[in-house]
Amino acid sequence: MIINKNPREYLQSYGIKPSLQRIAIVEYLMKNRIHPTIEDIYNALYIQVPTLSKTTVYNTLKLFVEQGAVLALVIDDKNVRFDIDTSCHAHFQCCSCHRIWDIPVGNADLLQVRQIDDLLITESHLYYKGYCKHCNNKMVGSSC
Amino acid sequence: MIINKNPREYLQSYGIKPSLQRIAIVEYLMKNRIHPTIEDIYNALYIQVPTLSKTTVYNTLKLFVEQGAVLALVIDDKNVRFDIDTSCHAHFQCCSCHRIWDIPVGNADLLQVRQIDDLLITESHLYYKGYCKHCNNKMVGSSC
DNA sequence: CTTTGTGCAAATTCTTTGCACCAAA
DNA sequence: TTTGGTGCAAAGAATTTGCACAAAG
Repeated sequence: MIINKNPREYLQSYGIKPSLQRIAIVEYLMKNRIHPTIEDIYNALYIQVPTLSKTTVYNTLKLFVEQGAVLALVIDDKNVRFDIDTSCHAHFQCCSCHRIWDIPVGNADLLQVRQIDDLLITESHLYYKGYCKHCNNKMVGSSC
Repeated sequence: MIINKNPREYLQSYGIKPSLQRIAIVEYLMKNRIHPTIEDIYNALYIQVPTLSKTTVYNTLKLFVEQGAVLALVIDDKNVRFDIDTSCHAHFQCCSCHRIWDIPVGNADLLQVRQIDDLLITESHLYYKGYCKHCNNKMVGSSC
């Protein structure tokens, strides 16, 4: 389970040198499975790593995504979200509170990496939008 | 077939008043099935509608999406794309040239609007990333 | 008239870039 | 030393906002 892995080892298994900042970011992603934005990560960490800069958070997440250690979720048009769980699953985003949940995928036919016509597929993404229980009850109107 | 519909009637069927600008934009979306960005639409139309402003293109697309006349595709982190075909289908984006294709969806189980646990789903999106034939041959390196 | 739509300019937000400094091999 | 990592400030790009004017009923 990713959650139990050692941040340093996790980085090294993806060929990423474990600096202080990188370890802090991976650790944060492992412990906070909320699909955070760059902003979320920065805000959470600059207290314990006071010199941390947003540029470093950007650089680091870009590196992680390139190396396959983290998944970039492009779901809403405001912010990219990040997920350290790279296994096959879908996502749900609430249009009202904008939180994202993991959704297990039973029949994963549609998500297989494969060839369609002339297209070489390297990534598949399935996501849902709607209203979570909390927001659906209060029904704060908001278009997706 | 959407493509053959009259732009004015199409707008009215979604309760949208057909101004000159709105008609021009719908017409463009019907005739150019390339999943254009705001920029694409603006660049294509300001020649024939010289007073057109980008703000109007933003306003108009926002209205269309709210009224369900157009689909907003959030696939890459750079630009939102728009699709006048709101029927059930998936999308493929080439990581190199960034063009988007429609992909027919056979088994659409995963895309049904339904209830998962406490979540009320109102939209489903399935998209693939990879390389199109043209870019795969030239293999211009580029991470998604 | 009154309401709705349009468009300019400015502001805001998110992300990237250039460059200097720091740290590890 | 040399290379790679970090962080500040500035730049860039996409989108939104405020407000005045125009158009339609």
